[in-house]
Amino acid sequence: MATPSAATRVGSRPQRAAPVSESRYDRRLSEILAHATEVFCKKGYEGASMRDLSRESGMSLAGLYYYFESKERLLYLIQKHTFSTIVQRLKSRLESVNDAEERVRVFILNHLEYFLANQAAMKVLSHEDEALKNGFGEEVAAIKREYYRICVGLLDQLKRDRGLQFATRIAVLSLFGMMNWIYTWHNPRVDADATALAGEMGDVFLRGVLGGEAK
Amino acid sequence: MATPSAATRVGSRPQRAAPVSESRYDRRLSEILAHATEVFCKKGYEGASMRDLSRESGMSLAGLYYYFESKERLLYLIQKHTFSTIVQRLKSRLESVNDAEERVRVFILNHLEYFLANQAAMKVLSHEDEALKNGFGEEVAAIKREYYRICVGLLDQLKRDRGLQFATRIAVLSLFGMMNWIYTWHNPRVDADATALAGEMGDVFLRGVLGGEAK
DNA sequence: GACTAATTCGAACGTTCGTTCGAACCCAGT
DNA sequence: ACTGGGTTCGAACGAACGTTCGAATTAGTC
Repeated sequence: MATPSAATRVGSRPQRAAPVSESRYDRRLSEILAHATEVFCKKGYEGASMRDLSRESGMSLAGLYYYFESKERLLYLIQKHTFSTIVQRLKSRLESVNDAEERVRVFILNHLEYFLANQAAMKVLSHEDEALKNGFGEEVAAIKREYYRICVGLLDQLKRDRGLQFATRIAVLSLFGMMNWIYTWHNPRVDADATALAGEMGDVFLRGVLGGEAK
Repeated sequence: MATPSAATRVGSRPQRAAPVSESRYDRRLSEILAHATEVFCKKGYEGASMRDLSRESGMSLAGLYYYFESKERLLYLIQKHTFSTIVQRLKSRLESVNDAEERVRVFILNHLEYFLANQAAMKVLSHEDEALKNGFGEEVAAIKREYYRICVGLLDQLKRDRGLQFATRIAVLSLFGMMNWIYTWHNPRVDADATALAGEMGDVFLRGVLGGEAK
């Protein structure tokens, strides 16, 4: 390798974890990820070329490869970061809420708030679902599975507390559908904000499942 | 043009509309569209190369261009045909149903039945939403708008008949989200069939909106 | 079997793709 | 002023892309 220092850095945190301020490297990488997210959102993963990313981020084509070793790895970094953040925020919010119905509402609000605030990132996450090949995709898929399981847990809790009866899997996936489809239609100039949307979707969904008494 | 006859054929029905049996040309084109749909579904529009399509359909790379003039036009043909069919079936089914709630259920069932029976085609339709550039996409977008308006009409009728109050736009788009998201999770070996799914989704959605009395 | 038109194909076109390489640049510590 | 490592770049690589063209093959009619 001609640039061993680069090779050791790519894909791993800097050796020292201590310093409070991000290193120059970390800051630059974040900027590139942000620009790349926009481009992937606009043109799709396959449709966006490395030259597009170069133009948008203001860095030369070759320069990009100092920060990640391949286009696929770049998509992985974006997806991993985005998804980890949303799961982490959700866990922190859920800690302070006990009522089963309220917890479901927190889930919806957390999802929609992050979705609308980081619309480009979430579109890339939703839309480029199967773009990562063997190994690369596995880790993202694991986070996704965890997120899904959390939602299943919330609905099962609701079912137990209220003695309801409905198919949890279908309910969860319907809820994800309602929320994730937003990236195809939400227009910030026409549509309400996250709080209002979360309220309306929460109303529809919760009335829907709460009505499911034992038949 | 070296092959004017081909040029006149591409993209337009054969001159005579009379004969009952499809021409050899029409039959072959349908086969190619079917194979191309599978490939687009598996690898995405941008990710699928003309050489992939050639391999899958058993026709030479150059041979494909006898049936359509560009890759983009091919995607257009697939989307147009798929979407037209689903709208047409819906209209025919709605003719015999009058009750507002039942009409919404017919809408859901029609959508899910076609979705699951032609999963690949519907995934291409949902996923490659913005792939068609200026002009090409406009016609497909128009059909989509019509389909959307039909659903808005059904829900408005329901609101009027039952004196309900909810945001139609959000309700419609939530319903589309529930239904269209299926392509990301449905597994025919695990999940129920279209009729059962339409029943469950219809229950959740209709209880959700029917609970929306005037506040 | 010969003639014509419809259909198919091999081979190549020019372009763009993701990636690599070595040289240059910048800047802190001396 | 000099050095050395972290950072950036221009130029190029081979491969794959969508598309074209003229010749070859096939199917249909006499």
